[in-house]
Amino acid sequence: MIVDDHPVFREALAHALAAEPAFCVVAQANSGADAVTLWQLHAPDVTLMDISMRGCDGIAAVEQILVAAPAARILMLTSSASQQDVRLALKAGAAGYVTKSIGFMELLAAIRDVHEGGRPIGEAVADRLTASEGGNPLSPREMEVLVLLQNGLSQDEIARQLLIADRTVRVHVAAIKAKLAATSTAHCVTRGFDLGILGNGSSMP
Amino acid sequence: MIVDDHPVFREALAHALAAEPAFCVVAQANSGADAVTLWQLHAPDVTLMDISMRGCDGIAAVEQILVAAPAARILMLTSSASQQDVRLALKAGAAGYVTKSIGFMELLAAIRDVHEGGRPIGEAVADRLTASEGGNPLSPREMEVLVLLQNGLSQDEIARQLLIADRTVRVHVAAIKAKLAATSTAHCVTRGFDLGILGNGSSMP
DNA sequence: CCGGCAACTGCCGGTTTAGGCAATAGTGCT
DNA sequence: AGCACTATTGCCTAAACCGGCAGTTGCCGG
Repeated sequence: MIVDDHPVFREALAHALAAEPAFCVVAQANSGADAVTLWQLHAPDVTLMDISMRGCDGIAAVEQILVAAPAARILMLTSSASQQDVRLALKAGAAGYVTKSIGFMELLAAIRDVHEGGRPIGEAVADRLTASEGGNPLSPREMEVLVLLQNGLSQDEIARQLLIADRTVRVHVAAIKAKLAATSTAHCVTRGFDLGILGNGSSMP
Repeated sequence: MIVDDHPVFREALAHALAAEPAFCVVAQANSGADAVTLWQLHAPDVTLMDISMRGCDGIAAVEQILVAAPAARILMLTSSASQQDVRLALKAGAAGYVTKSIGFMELLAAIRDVHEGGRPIGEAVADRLTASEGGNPLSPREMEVLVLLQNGLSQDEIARQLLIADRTVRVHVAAIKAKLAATSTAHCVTRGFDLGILGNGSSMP
């Protein structure tokens, strides 16, 4: 089963997979919610799951599927290799994680691997995880602050929201700016998007 | 020719296109730079071009290809439908613009359209563009300021960049905040993303 | 020609953000 | 126990930001 919110990608991939012997696409889902439903119906051997979809619920979908079927084998196939995503996905129970920067043949190998009980981690992903040395996974608290910042709260409001002193917020903001190599709070949001650690805020038009 | 920095997508799409009669993929490029070179070699009838690639040079590639071959027909095929991207792409001379949220058959239709001299604009894209009439209240100058804000410049730096007084920048920022219903500069960036009037900044990780 | 609008600028004062220095406390690993 | 890291807070100063009032262009449509 293929889960991705880009029909062209999904259909093209289904087409290419169908042409491979021993591969068969039994279902396609356009969102995490659909994925959960369709999984129940088809119980595919392996599920290819994107993360950044409407509502960013790829990871939630993994959790929900695994609640109903702990033996389900899910291979994350996404464009982002942000540590946040990788950690969350693997924690949610995904069997493997590869990015779209791999080739088609490598994808076939990864799918076979997952099917046989392996836990393939793409090269780019592994690099990110290990070389996360110079990278910048914000601490949980810093992430909270960043999200509130993203939603337009002032430092005072953030302080009240988190029940901490405004001075503490300043320290977090400074840490965020340093870790994201940003030069202003607005830039923090931009960098957050760039690095894939920020998804859509709460407010949509 | 297909230009995209995701090999899986490229190869799967090439596979699916090759299966269609009357379609033939003569080349694939992994970046805008490669695209320019490969175009000279193969002179494809139609080029499918992504935007957000390493260095975000999809639009630059369009420009460069069209300098050498003004008759080249290029169809943007990307995930983002932000007005920024669409405007820049069409201004650079792209023949059409569709997002990856279209289906495979629609893509085939768009490619045929481009080949026959049409200028297909995806539904989602058109929506964004028309909705921009009443949806993007920002004046050109305000857009400039917003983009610089997004890139982390301080108001003083923006003033120097645009050769205007810092006081003027403040007026623009105030107007942006009012028009986007944002409560801080950071929120302006968030809202800009939400409303689709902001695309990726210049800095990619 | 005039009113409306975008862009531009100065003055003035108040609010917010920023950051160096210093210190306390809890967690987890060695 | 000792070290590293995160989170927390205070004090104090400097820099940046904010917004109301006031005024000048320049362009466009009525």
